[in-house]
Amino acid sequence: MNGQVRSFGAPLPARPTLEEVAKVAGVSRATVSRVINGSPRVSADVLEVVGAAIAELNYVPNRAARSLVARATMSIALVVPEDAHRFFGDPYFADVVQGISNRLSDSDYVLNLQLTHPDSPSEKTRRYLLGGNVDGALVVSHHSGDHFLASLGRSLPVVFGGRPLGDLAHPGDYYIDVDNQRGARQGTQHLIDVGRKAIATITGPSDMPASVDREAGWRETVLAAGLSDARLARGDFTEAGGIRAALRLIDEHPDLDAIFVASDLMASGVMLALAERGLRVPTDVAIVGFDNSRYATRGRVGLTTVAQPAQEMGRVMADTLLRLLAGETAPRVTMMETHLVIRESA
Amino acid sequence: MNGQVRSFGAPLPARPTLEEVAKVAGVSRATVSRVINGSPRVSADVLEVVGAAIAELNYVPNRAARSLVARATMSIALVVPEDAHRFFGDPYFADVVQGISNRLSDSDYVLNLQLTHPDSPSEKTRRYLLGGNVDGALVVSHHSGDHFLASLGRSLPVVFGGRPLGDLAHPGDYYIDVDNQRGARQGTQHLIDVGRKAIATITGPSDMPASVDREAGWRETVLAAGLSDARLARGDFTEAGGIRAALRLIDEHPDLDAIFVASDLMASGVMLALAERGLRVPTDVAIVGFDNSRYATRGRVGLTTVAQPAQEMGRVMADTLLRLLAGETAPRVTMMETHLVIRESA
DNA sequence: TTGAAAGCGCTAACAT
DNA sequence: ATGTTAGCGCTTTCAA
Repeated sequence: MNGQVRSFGAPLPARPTLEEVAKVAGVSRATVSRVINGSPRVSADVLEVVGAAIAELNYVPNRAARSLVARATMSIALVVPEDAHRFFGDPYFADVVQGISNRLSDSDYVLNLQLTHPDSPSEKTRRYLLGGNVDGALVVSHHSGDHFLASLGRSLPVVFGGRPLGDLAHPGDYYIDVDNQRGARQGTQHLIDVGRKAIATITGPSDMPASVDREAGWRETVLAAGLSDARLARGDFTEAGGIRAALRLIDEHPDLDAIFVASDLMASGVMLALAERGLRVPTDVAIVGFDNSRYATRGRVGLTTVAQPAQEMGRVMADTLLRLLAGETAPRVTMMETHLVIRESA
Repeated sequence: MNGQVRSFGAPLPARPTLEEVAKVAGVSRATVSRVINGSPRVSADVLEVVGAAIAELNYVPNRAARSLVARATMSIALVVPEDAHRFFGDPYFADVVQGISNRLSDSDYVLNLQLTHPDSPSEKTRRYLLGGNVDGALVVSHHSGDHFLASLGRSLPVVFGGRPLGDLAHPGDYYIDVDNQRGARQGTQHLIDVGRKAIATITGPSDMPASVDREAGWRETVLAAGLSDARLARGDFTEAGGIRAALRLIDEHPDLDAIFVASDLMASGVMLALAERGLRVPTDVAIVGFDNSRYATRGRVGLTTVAQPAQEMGRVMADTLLRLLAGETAPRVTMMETHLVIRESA
């Protein structure tokens, strides 16, 4: 230790082993093991003595040794097949991850973060996931077009956040989702209810189920009301994409009086674009977003939006996987409720 | 497998062990181990035979067994003592984490995500970090006021993103940072150079070194130019906080003609607030931000900002920790360069 | 250059 | 209720 470097080669106090605890407590290793694992087959006094020894030595079981015999790693992969900015930039994911993390902190599992390329996870990630390094995986992304991930469920318990894309999905996939189509209907219907007639939509990429479903919900609703479904632009679930899509929409359909936008983040961009063109919200154009994220309350005018319980979805994802890992039953599909949150934009 | 649940109790093809590889290759386990670990003490033909066997069986070493004997977990904690929204909402962190992840994907280490409460990590996190479950830790946060984390470096190799707060810091801490004070001088000086006289600042919480240093850099520069350092408001590194601080500033100092804002995210809020009050950027008020994140190019007018190499900082954090874990020397402090990126706002 | 054997720290039969 | 024993899959002396 010379002021410039510090050696960790020989960690200060070597961690005590179960054997040492046994010695101090004057019992066998098996007994200590039983105490640690909460076996009912231990007498009260032994439990006390062992407990004292554990506390005294500050004993913590060795995960590796435990994993080796238990044939379980006690860790779960959080797979993020998404560009880091896209992922971090969307509050929806923040909530999902928070929910996952919360649920997991009550368990013995830890979360391994695997940031991967959207279209093809690295060789290292594949080997990692398939090499028995995790007991299960959680896949969070809007984007589920990858074959590897789609088939991952065949080798490992996997729970997806959002329905995996149809034709790639393994029929046995577990996923948590909201009824995006129904949510879109709620949002679009509200625009109709407040008297709008020329209702456009800005949707997401066509390879994402959430996009497709929200678009379908919008279309269904406008058509059912005898309105046109011609006013559509495709965004990419980013704010900048929302701006571009809105500008395109305004240019092509100057008559529009409302836009149902497939995410709050994009809606935030739409607001910017409308301001740019001197259009007022909601007077000239009414807006409904999707997510009820912090972007909904960011701007001057609050965003009316279709709320989805993102954090709860994360919690349920983790919970579902934990059930599976415990050998319990879990529903393949868990649909959560959306509801409309009305603010000033529509 | 009844359509509703699926059993993973008995994973399909049991993973091959080193022993089986040895059998197939007709050598001893020790030899296979040598091949796997790239020992030079293996003949060319044995190497080939073993390689073939490994490929044939699709063998992947068992991490737990390896960890057990190597007394290393081969995993690193990514500790995030920050509210999830704060963390995910700031592109700075996205870059840092991306950099960390990139560096780690070239290594054998995996990243364990530990989302913890800003002021006091949970008991579980503490036990986890101190219980020998990771070989080292990376702490990313603007906020380093916690004693536990500050002292973590005593028990474990730890690398901080950003200088830990002075009085709490262990003198042996490793950290990666930029010279925030110098960056703030660059930004503020630019405002002076373009002719501004009434230069305000919006800084961050006073318990964050980055805030304190950026504020000091601003003050130093305005005072050196014979200008006033009276125009100051404190934000919280969020966009909403930027809005509030800007409104306060405008009300108290209606004469201001420039603001140096301690982060792009807050600067984005400032832009919103100025628009609200009908003030034009840069005509009425010039703005300089800090980070050069995507928020700098989000609005109508591009933000002039002090760039810091966030992704590179993450990469270096990981690299430093990896060095330490390899028993190599690493600099305790790595300072990276900031530079001014001039756009339209100033 | 290769193999035999010991053991990392823990759990799980099997005895008692 | 508790102890004894046998490994989990790997690396690593030590011999050959």
